[in-house]
Amino acid sequence: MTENLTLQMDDYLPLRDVVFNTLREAILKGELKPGERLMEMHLANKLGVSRTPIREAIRMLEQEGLAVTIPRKGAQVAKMTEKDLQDVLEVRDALDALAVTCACERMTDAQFVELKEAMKAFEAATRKDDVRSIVEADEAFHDVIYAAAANPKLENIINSAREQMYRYRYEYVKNPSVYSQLIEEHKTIIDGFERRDVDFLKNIIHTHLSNQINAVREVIREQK
Amino acid sequence: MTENLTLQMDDYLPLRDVVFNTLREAILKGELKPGERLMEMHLANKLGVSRTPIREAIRMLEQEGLAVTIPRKGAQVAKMTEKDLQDVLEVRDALDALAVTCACERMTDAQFVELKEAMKAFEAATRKDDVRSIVEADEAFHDVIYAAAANPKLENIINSAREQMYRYRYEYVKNPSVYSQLIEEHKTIIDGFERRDVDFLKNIIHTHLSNQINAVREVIREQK
DNA sequence: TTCTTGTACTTTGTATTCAATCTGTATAAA
DNA sequence: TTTATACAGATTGAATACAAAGTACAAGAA
Repeated sequence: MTENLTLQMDDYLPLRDVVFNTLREAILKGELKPGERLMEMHLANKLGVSRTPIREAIRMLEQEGLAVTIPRKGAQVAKMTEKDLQDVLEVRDALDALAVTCACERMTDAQFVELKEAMKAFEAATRKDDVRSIVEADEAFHDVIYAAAANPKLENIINSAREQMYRYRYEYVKNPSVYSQLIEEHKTIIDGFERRDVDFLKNIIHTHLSNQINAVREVIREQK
Repeated sequence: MTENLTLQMDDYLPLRDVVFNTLREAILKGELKPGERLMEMHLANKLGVSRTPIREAIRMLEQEGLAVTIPRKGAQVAKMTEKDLQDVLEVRDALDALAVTCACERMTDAQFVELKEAMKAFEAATRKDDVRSIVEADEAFHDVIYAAAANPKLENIINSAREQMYRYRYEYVKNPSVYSQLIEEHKTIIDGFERRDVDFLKNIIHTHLSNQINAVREVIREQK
């Protein structure tokens, strides 16, 4: 064979995917606010592409629950009511319970090490006091658990569920007073996996989620 | 106000949605088989539209998990491995457990009546021995439960999970020997709601799902 | 004033066009 | 025979063009 010149493979994504990722990020970070219109021409100009990939990206966002489109009127960033939030959390609670159950059975030693490292990384991130990296470190921590559950379908579904609330969560994490609580919870979770105590873990995860709901609820109230 | 003349509202859907529904149905009914290529031009000609709405519909199918596309190679109907099926069922088990829990708390009397009627309709459908209407009646029965859970987000997620396996389920339901068992299970479910016995219900639902897994597994094995 | 109606403008829906990539086959070289 | 190369046709990716609604605002009627 000729030697391989390990190419880009990155700029090689179809534009629709690039656009999709860009918009998704923007929505989750709050740069595109709930209710904001997604006008095709506008976005196309801004991103320097034609309307075609924009439209395809919007169809994808729609299916992910991040955008809503009304035929012949256009798309907008999805809004969430308090009820929606409540509903999503109810679902996440059930799915996370499943995830820890599976993970408890299936987590490898290597993954357990990874989990401990993810916790350390999270602590480090809170010290840097940069919201973006804190959120990412928190996601990474939970990603390890989801991966350990060894159920890609579950992972998918959980991801789409958490996406729906993550853009509200940014506000929550902005408040430094919750850092120590989060760190504590993460430690407790590691402890639970150490002992492979499923019921204990389900409980913590439940608290972990409940703690968020009130904070997020505040944010949603303001959005009106 | 002037009197309302409850209009069409049906032929008024954008083509992408018409195409999406058409393809979705075809995939679920098995007219488009797992692994089959979804060629844009071909579908466009067949449905008498241009490639644009076809492409958008494919993006939607993709996000629903019914199609998979490889950049620059095109889309195909998603295949499922046995592992995938196992994974989806694991998730559905958890979600259905949540659904009956919520439904048990929240089901109105009217909905309970609806549920009993749905059961009768299912029995009637099995006597007609028409697979299509049996499957539909079964879905309708479970829809009543999901609606009673009063959590639209949950409903959404469950729907996408069951969609992924329904095309394999057709084969299962084709076998008349399972009719009586299904009828029996439905009766037991009604009984559970009558007594509002959550744990009992979770159990039946679990059996109800497990019964399907083996049959579906057969079908998937054949697909190779 | 308040409600229509008309019209220009914006935006979405769909088709068409052109470019890039992939696939398969046939031919040539080893 | 096997491997490489080249080329043609098929197919996807993206841009552009045109058609159909939808929106907003101004002028005129009630």
